[in-house]
Amino acid sequence: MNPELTISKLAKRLDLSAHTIRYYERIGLFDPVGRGGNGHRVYAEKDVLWAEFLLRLKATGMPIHQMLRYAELRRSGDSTLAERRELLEQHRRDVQAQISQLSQSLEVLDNKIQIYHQLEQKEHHHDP
Amino acid sequence: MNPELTISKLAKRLDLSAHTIRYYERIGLFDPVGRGGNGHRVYAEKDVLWAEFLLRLKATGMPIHQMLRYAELRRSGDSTLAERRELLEQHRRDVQAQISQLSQSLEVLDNKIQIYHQLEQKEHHHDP
DNA sequence: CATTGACTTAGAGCGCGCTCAAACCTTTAC
DNA sequence: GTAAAGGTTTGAGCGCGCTCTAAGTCAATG
Repeated sequence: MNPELTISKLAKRLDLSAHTIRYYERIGLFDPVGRGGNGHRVYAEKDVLWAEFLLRLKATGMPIHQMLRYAELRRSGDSTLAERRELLEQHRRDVQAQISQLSQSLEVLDNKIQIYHQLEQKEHHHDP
Repeated sequence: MNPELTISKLAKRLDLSAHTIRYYERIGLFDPVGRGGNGHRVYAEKDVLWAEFLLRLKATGMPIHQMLRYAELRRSGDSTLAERRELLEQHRRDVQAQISQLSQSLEVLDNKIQIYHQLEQKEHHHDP
């Protein structure tokens, strides 16, 4: 019923290793998390949501030092709302640019692949 | 009139350092290139085109070992046409997947940014 | 004829983002 | 009571993709 997770459960859910989760906590990306009586980390749903958002940033190419900046602003409370928004807006522009660039490259790839198809046709006619 | 380039001209044109160009040649990505009487590298237009295509692959996230595989296939001649095409087709699918993933993330970012705008509105009403 | 500047090589060093090793502690199962 | 399964810490190591250093060659310039 309660949604608390061990580190290995979280690892499975986020699809990364427990090592990496501890590493992210060490460098200040994930907040220090609750501990059970045995000293083991206990993750609540809010931790999962925060982690998932960070991983979304990572997946879109944000470098760790910038995620770290965002995490620090968040820890500083509501006075940093505008700054956090601006950071995300800048990142939004970066992601847009990535998409444009990839779309262009997709066209280049398609052209190249077409050329290969043509070359392969010619190859097949070599010996009469 | 003739379009031959020194390494520093090529570096400017490709927007990378001469160091990096030599590095790419060393690891087998760029073909060993012509040399002037003084032993300096001399780049012809075909070298530029090949480099630009490789950089396109790099820009779309292809790791160096795979670019290297492609480069080796190319050096092996026409018998590798199909294999090269398949490599590019696989990469095309990867790029498509990247675009989809980024587009999704863009929506998530937009939601988050909207939420920040709302929170900032509320913040501004705090003191009456 | 010495200096400047652009090139050459081999190889060392570096920043990023993990990834793993070692030593140790708990809880559960037999 | 002991072994296995899972967690803890600190700190070292690693793969990638460059990036830079050192020492040297060569060509043109003052």
